[in-house]
Amino acid sequence: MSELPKAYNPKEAEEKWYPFWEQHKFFHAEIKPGKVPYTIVIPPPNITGILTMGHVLNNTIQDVFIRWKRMQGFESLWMPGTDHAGIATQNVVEKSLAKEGKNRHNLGREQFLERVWNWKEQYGGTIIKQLKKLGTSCDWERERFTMDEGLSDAVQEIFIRLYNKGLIYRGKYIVNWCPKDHTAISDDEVNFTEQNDHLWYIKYPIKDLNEYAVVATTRPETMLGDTAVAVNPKDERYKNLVGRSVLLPLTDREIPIITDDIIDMSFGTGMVKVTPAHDPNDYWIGERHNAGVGQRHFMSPINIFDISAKTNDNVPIKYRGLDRFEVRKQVIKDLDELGLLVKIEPYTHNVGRCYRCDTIIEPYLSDQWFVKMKPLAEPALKVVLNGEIKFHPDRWTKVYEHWMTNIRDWCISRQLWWGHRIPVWYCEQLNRIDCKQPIVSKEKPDKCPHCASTDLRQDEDVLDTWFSSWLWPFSTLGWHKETPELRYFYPTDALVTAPDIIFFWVARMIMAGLEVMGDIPNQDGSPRLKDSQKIPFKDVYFTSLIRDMKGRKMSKSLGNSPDPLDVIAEYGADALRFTILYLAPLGQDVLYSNEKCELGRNFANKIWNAGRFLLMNKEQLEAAKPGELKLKNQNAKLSELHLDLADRWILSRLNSTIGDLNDLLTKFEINQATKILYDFIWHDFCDWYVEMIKGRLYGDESQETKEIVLNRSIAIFDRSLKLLHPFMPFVTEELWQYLAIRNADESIMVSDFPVSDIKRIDRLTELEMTFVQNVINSIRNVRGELSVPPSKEIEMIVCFADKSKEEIIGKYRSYFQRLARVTKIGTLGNSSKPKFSASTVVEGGEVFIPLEGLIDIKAERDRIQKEIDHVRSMVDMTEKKLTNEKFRNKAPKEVVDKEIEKLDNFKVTLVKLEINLKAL
RNA sequence: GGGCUCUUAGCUCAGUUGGUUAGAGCGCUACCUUGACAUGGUAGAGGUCAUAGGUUCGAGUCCUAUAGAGCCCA
Repeated sequence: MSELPKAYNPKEAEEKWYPFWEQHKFFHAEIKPGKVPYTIVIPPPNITGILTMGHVLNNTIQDVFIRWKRMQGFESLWMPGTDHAGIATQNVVEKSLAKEGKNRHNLGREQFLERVWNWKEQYGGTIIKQLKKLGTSCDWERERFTMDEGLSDAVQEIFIRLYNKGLIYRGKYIVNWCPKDHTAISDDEVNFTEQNDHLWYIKYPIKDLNEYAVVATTRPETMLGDTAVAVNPKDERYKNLVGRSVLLPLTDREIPIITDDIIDMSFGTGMVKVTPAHDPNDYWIGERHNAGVGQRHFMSPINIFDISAKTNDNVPIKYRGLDRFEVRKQVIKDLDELGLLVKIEPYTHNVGRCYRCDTIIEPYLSDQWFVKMKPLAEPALKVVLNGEIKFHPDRWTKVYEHWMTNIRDWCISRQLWWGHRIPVWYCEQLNRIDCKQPIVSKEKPDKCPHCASTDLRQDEDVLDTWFSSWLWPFSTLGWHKETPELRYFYPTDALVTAPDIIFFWVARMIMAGLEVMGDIPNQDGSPRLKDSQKIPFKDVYFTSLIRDMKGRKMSKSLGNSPDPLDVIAEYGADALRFTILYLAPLGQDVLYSNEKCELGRNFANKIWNAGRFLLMNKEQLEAAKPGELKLKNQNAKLSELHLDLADRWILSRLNSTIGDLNDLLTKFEINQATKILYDFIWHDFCDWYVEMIKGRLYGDESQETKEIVLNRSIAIFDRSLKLLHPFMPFVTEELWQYLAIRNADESIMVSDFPVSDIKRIDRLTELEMTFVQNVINSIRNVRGELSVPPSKEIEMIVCFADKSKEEIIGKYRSYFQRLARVTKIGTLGNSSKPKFSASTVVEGGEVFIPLEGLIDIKAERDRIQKEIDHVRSMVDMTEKKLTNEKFRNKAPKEVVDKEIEKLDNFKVTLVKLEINLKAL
């Protein structure tokens, strides 16, 4: 073996091991009846997307769980795939068409879709390639796409099932319309932003009276589509006007003054215009009114806009063909000239915008398809409230509950071409009255079931992208077919996702799973009866949001989103993974900048060098024994021979770390898990253990002893690498491969995850070690404070009432020699304290360091004084507590005893420090 | 308007059911190129835990209010 480079080279390891893992199919999961499955489905990234820091966090967390469980012996399936992203993808392709001077309409539907598919084949896999750079161990052989044949079939299937159950219906309603994308979007896809705007007060002349009705509105242009003026029935001011009509300015229409309970008397004048075609509230006013007596002709909504929110033929000629903001200007100008504009007030309100293109949403009356949500939401809420699905952090449960109890129907039709075409046909002949019924079918029916006409036309619209995503946990496993995969891997275990899609996606997957999975038998063939067998996952981990250092969301327009690929190139994938996990506590946003990845990079380098140290020593030992390969084939077994304090201690620490790590991961406290690994490897293993075995490796121990010590340290390191592997897959694989001669198909990623051996956890050893560390730290402190150069070797004289402590120091003198550069160790015995000595008090005993000629008396006085001040404040604090009668009476005995013991210790220390100060 | 979260060292953050002398990383200061690592080591400085009350023998931790930051819903 040639010597390892001084610094870890992430690029080399990444390029070597990812293909190795893939070639050996380590990511691939299969149905293994004897094994327990562990499944995660990836939140499918959008095919137009590129990897963001959010993806990095999200997917690293999933990879940690998947790799951890895989090593623990579960049949671990991470199901990957992508989402067709209707609007986003169509937009991208339309933009490229526009560059060629074309648009989708002159291309035609079929050719346009061909073009989108070509685009998808060429660019749609970008994000998947990027995910691989991160080291994600997805089962790529099972990769799915929401427009795959099987998944498309699942979409049609559920549409038909829900339609037949009466849970899907079609109707003309006010929806959120994007005038740019020319499609309806669902309520959840609208973002509200506060906007400084105006409130216009407009006079409508009242017929047969020399009076005016004054209405206040934020949208004066929609007056061209007004069908009424409304007041609150309780409003005394306008009682006498109800039932009269107004002459709608700028038009030749006459509209009634009506009442409705919804009218807020404090808004504006208390009198509002009613535009049923362009305001959701007004729409419902119209509906309520039409249910009453014969005013229907007044209240029929008048749609004044086309699909681009430009005025149509329903407005007077003068105003036709104008954009909604242009027509607003014109209307205001004309009203003003007519003297009908009373005043303009500044007004702040929330304006809805399209989540995709940020265009202001136009409430728009159109024919759309909807899913009835209440019947689906009820069971989906229950399984979360009763804990069959757990949210982490738990507070999202409340948010979920609120939304699920106030849920509204889901508009699922989109006026796009890219997506799953709605499986509905219409008879064009309409020979019979029933012919108006939609014909719901996956395939084009031969003829109209009512009139036998063959003149059938498919619904032009496609379905909301989420209408395929909500099936993801089971459509990817083959639903609606009863596949062995579905029976074995479903329900999945954890879902890891950002909280902003809790309604879009998480809630709907729960609904869908409960709705359809009852038909599929369990793995053993028994019927899937319980909710716990139908739910799509058991735990949902809501990740943090990654923000920049100023706390702003990462966004394209701000240019504050780092490209994870650049970060990987600079710091390494492991560094990025580890850093982001270390920084991202559950449920808390994280402020990120690239420099923070130094944490992970330095840690990877530290581990690398620990491995390098062990391997260099191994090579040296082997070199001393030509012809023998004893060390090379060691299989990481722990020897029971020559167990020193350091060995027993590190084994104790290792095993409690293993136990803690498994607990923390089980509780989804992944960020805490990274911290204990970091502390164990860096501080316990590198700072103390490695330093402590050096004495034995370089000392005059026998070759055999050295081999045992080194082999054991390699075995401990081997286990440490395994613990770390789910977090930092590359550097751990690279080192693990070096630790021993491996077979060609061996990998740390399919090795056994360490199990905590509680017999090794040894409280007494840890106490003993803590004592040794305390003494060493005290000596180092003295050296540092008194500026004793590191090269200067010193002597120490110890004095402990508890003689066993002196024995420990004697027994482990080599540690003090190496770690505190103490050459001679003596006990005070009956002799008097050495003169010209620095002194320190440790666990009730004293350590003297004779420094004749070296000691700076003043510095030592200051040092001891500082110590005295500190201990005295502790004595005061503890005394105060103990003289408090109430504390002594009410606090538990253990707490009081502990305080008493503390006080004694502080007092002993104080006295000793004071004597030593005087003696100087 | 309703709901939720946050405020701890110069910066970014830990702190598990109330009970160690409140911790880490970065940054800073001093020393050290000691046979794994300067992407390192050792030591040090630095905090009245946002503010005001309350509960309690005891509050960073629980309760209330206030201020500020942010998120979700309407």
